[in-house]
Amino acid sequence: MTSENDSTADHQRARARALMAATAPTRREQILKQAARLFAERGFHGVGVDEIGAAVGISGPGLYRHFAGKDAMLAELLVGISGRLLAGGRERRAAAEVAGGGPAEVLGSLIDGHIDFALDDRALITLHDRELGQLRDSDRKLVRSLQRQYVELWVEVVRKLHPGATEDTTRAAVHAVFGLLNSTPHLGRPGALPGREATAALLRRLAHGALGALSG
Amino acid sequence: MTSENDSTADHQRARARALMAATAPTRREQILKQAARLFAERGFHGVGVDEIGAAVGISGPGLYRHFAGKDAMLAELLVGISGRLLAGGRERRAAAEVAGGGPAEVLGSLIDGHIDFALDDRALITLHDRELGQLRDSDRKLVRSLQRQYVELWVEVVRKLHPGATEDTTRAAVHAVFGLLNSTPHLGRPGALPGREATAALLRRLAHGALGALSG
DNA sequence: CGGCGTGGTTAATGAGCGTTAACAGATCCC
DNA sequence: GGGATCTGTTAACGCTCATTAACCACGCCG
Repeated sequence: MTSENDSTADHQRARARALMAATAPTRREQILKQAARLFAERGFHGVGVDEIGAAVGISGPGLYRHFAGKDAMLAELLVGISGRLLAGGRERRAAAEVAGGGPAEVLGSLIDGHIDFALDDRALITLHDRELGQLRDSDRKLVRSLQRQYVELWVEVVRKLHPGATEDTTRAAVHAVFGLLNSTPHLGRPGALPGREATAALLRRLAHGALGALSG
Repeated sequence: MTSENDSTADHQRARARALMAATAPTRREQILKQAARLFAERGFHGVGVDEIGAAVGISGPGLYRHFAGKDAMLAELLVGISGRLLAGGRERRAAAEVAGGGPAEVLGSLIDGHIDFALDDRALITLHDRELGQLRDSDRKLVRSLQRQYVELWVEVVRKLHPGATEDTTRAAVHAVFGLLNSTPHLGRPGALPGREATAALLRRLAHGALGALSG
């Protein structure tokens, strides 16, 4: 709660390791992963620190050697998601543009990227807008800012394709499409779905269909 | 937690009053309304009973004259939403059918009904899939059952319109459209939106566009 | 060898909070 | 008038749970 974060050392180590061949994950990474899963399953307040500890084989207060507190774990998770979403979106836009793509291609790439994220990180998607309120003011502001930039990235692209729609209307439509794409956590646990690729294809079509109706 | 519910008497009274001209709301209704708002704002665990009491002008434990406990309030809210959604959906299907409408008309009416609900009861929409996990097993099962029936209602109709799609695919698409329609809580508080009717029209078009892409 | 940073442990602390107890003012009705 | 019923109140209880204290083992490095 008080100090900045005791995470810097571990961060550097983890980053260094990421450059080499795949290694066993850091304690810190294990904790974050398990915390994300548990928070998504039963809510931030619904899971105790002892449980998180048990999930990684240490018990209770041992977590405080890695995080300043329970809040810090949630904060790092949410900031991480929002940041990766935004960074991924920017990369995809840039890549599509240097490849000579127009707004349609950029939008297609944004949709694909968001779908990948939604399918690979269901737990984080769930947390994303479920537990935002539990963050400290400063963290919440940061996350909100990252989210807003991500939304605006989409809005800019969609507006080029549908200049007829108001900016507010476009923004509402983008939010609605996020809601559509983020619906994956509501689909029965393992796979009432045909398979990952089929689900991705379905979501892709639905999203394009929805946005296509903007100026229809 | 122990007794069935001390709600029956109040329920009957409230139902009787509902048949007359509009009267001031029951204490019970006031409490439910405020609890819904607070739970949606800060989460079930994030709000204390004293707060709920204060929101209706009584303080803390006074609530226990109207509800068996905090859990009971949430349970009644969630069961109520799911039930009203399902009942509304069935009514609309029946009405559209007796009016001679085909699947397209029924679906249109289902969409309109869901949009009304999403715009009128944002708080309940939020609670709907945020706090399901906090319910007692029996209540959770009941809510899940009502939700499932509502989903199946949609699935049946959509399948008639798009017989080419798998049942699982259709179900996933329906969930996705719910995600789209339920996105209203994410749109800035008062009205970054043009207005209620414009928002409804937008959501209607997006939903039809998404589902239209199912067999496109 | 010897100290020190790292990553654990268990026990204690302390706050928050749902719930219950005990009590009291209306209102209604016989 | 006087119990019964409703609807409140404040005070106390008890439990959960995040956090901190105090202590310890190991690995590294000079």
